[in-house]
Order: sequence, then structure tokens, then C-alpha cells
Amino acid sequence: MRRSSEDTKAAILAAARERFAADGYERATIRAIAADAAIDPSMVMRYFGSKERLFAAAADFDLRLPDLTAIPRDRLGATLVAHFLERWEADEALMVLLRTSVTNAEAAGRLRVIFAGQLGPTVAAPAAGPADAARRAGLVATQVLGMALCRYVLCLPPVVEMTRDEIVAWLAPTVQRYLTAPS
Amino acid sequence: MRRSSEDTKAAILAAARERFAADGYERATIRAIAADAAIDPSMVMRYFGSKERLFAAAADFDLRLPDLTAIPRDRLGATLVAHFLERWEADEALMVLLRTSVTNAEAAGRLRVIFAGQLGPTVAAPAAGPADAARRAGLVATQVLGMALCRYVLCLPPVVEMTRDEIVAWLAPTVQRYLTAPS
DNA sequence: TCGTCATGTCAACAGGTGTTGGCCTACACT
DNA sequence: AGTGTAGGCCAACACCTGTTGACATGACGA
Repeated sequence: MRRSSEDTKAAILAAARERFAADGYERATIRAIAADAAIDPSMVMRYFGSKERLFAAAADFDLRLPDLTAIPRDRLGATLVAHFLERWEADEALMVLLRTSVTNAEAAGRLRVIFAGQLGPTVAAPAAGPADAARRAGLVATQVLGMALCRYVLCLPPVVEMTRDEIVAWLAPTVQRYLTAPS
Repeated sequence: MRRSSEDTKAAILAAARERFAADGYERATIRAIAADAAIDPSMVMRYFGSKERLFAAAADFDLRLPDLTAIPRDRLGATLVAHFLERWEADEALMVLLRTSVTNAEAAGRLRVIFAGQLGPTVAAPAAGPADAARRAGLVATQVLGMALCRYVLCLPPVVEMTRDEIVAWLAPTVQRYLTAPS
């Protein structure tokens, strides 16, 4: 065979991640993705069924949050911020989700599930109850997603120019307070 | 005449703001906007020239930041957060900009200009110099835009359920620190 | 050696998009 | 009453989209 089925599928998926991350759901066309993967558009349909299912496959990922119970309580903020920055720059799946979830309802739902389902329980330990934990997770999301938005999507110059350490230094106290301050 | 030229123009602009805010740039079609304004699509072209220029007209607005020099220094954070919440819920122009700037480069540039050009100088007073002011404005933008993203676009439930006062109470210290903490 | 099947291409469909130009029609003015 | 014109509609253009089905072609097992 010219290429293994799995290889092509992986190539399509990689191209899809790049296009979705760069252009968002609507402007990332199946034709462009197929061209990037050096394959016919119809193969994308054969392997993934539809554009929506291709997107679902491309946006499938995990926050891989560290076990926060092993972290000293006063280091929670810095640990979380550093982890998010690293995770964000490591692969493009988060970028895909953020870019698309602004115009695509399904992607927004997925982001909701991720931040409620993965961040919520992780921060539950310091919180006073389920509702309090959810609210604290939400507050952390506003700061962390806002940073990602400004740094990676909008590219606000002063935010782009900050080093990773500077960002951690500025944001860690914020996140720390959202997690541990008495409500 | 059936309608004054200015009236139709205003109707188109209102419909465009609504559609751009709800669907983003790509999915908001001229045909749909024209239908909302009860007019033929070709009239949109006649009045605004092109979809891009219609968008530019719809996204033209002002942050209307208050004069921060008149505010006591320790109230800066609370004042700014409250003002942004109010501004965000008052009209749809900010929503238009946020939704579109994620996939539309021109809109992102406009957001950059607004937050650098309007927020930057306003916070310049407490800062130590132009570069420092820009960085502080950027940090404020991450928190404020992140809140708008989570509350109005992604609709994260815990963030949506918070009252305006609760949001001010949680975010004000963050913004206050970004503005006035020694770097 | 031959047939089978996975891998891949080509061409086309049906629908939607921004955009254009020609035509109509109701009003205001002479 | 006649006419000019501003306001509006219609039909079409050229292009792009996701999606489909018919056809090719390579590699492998019998």
C-alpha cells in the first residue's frame, strides 16, 4: 500500500488541528486540511464521516492536570498557572477549542465540560463544598482563559512579550486567592 | 419614500450588530442581516459597500472609560471592573468585537488598538513608565476579557450565576493589584 | 497468475456566499 | 400632469462549501 490507513488518519488529524487552531471551525475547510495532508478531500470523509466528527476527533484531549493534593497549599496558584502555560504551548488542541468555542456551540459545550469536569474536582479539596468549588474553578477559568486569549489568540503585544516566569509571578497570587481565600 | 435612507441604514446596522454578536463574522451572512432588517441584500451593499465595511461600521465604538484620575487610588480596581461589566451588558458592540476577533484578524487588531489605546493611557497615571503602563493594561485585559469570555460567550454556569456585585468583589482586588502593585 | 480488497483519485452535485447590474415604483417638485 | 430621483427589488454572476459515488491502482493471499 502507498500509506497505512492509520498513518493517513494521523496526517489528516494533524493537519486538521493546525487548521482549526489557526482559522477556527468555519474558515478551516476540509479541502485545505486535505491539501495539507497531501490527500484527496473525499478521504477525509471516508475516515471521519463528516467535518463535525473530524472536529470532534481533533478537539479530543485532556487537561492532564497534576494531582494538586500533593502540592503545598500555598503553591497551588503558581503550580496551576505554570501548568496551564506549558499545556497551552505543548499542543494545539486547547487552541483549537478556544478558537472554535467562540462561534461553535458544540465546542463551547466541550470547553464547559472540560473546565467543570476536570478543573472543578481538582480544586475541590481546598473548597468549602461543591457549589463553592465550582465557583472557584470558574474564577480560575476566567483568569487562565483570559490570559490564553490575550497571549495566544489576540496577541496583545505587552502580554505576548512577557516571559513565562513573569506571567506566573503576576497570575499566581490571583489564582491562589481564587482557590483559597475565604468566601 | 418608503423609509428614509438613514432609517434603513440604522436598521441594517442594528441587525448586523445582533448577527455578528450572535454568530461571529463568518456565520453572520449578509442575507440574514438583510432579512432581519426587512430589506434586500443588495441594499446592504449599496449602503456599506462590502461585508467588511459593514462589520467595521458595526464594530465601531468606544470603551467610554471614566476618568480614573478622579477616583481614589484604592478604588481603581472596583471602579474598573464595575464599569466593564456595565459597559459589556449595555450594548452589543463589545460582544461583536470579542466574538469576531477570535477568527478575524482585522477585528483582533481593532481590539488591540482599543485596549492599548484607551485602557493604556487611562492606567498610565499609577504606572512607572510607558512600558510598565502597557504591561499593567495587558494584565487587566487578561482578567477582564477572560471574565467576559467565560460569562457572556462560553457561558460557564458558575460564572454566569454570579451576581454583578460578587464579580466585582472577587475581581477588584486582582485588577487593583495589576494596576498598583510594585513590579 | 489471478482476483480481492484496501487505498486513493476524479468529477460532479446541491446548496450557500458575497457581489453586481438592471429594472421598477412611489414620492417631491415644477 | 409630467418628470426626476431616491429607495428598493429581482435575477444572476462566479466562486466556494461539504458531501457523494464511480472509477483507478497498488499490494497481498490463494
